[in-house]
Amino acid sequence: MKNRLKVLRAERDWSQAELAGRLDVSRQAVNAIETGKHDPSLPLAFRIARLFDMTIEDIFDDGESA
Amino acid sequence: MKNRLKVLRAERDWSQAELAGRLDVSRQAVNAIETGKHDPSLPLAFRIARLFDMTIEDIFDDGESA
DNA sequence: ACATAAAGTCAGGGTATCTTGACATAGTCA
DNA sequence: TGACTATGTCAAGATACCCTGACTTTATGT
Repeated sequence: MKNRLKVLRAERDWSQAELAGRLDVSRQAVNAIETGKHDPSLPLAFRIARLFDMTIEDIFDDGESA
Repeated sequence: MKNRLKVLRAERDWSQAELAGRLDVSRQAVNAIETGKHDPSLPLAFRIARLFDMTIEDIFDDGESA
């Protein structure tokens, strides 16, 4: 699952640690999501979307070709 | 995390087993999500949303009061 | 009563998503 | 050089998500 986390974070000039703090998860969890090591849980995806005031679909891409 | 899966399924007159087949998961997984035992993974949430032609936010409710 | 379908639940097991703590690398700056 | 920040990574462990298989309960219909 691809995502735009790194770009959204860069736009706000936040470190991974700062984003992690705002999401109430560990810095490693943010890093793992950004580097594609795993997908966030659905509750975490909701927190991410709300933090950036976007929909989950705006931020995450499950390969919605068709 | 609350969800409208049971209602959406009822509107289409699908059994849990039939919905599970369409989502390519086990019947127990569908039952567990409907009965609130656990949330779907993000990839499964995307499959659910696409199946019903809705957004994840339309189907799942993370307590978005404010 | 009997058969069938649907829904709910449990056990046991596998993999994914998180945690804390530690360490390496690269970049910036006094 | 030395201190600091940011990022990436690893290990070990807790818990969540999903699996198969089995079983019970409830409802429907013959």
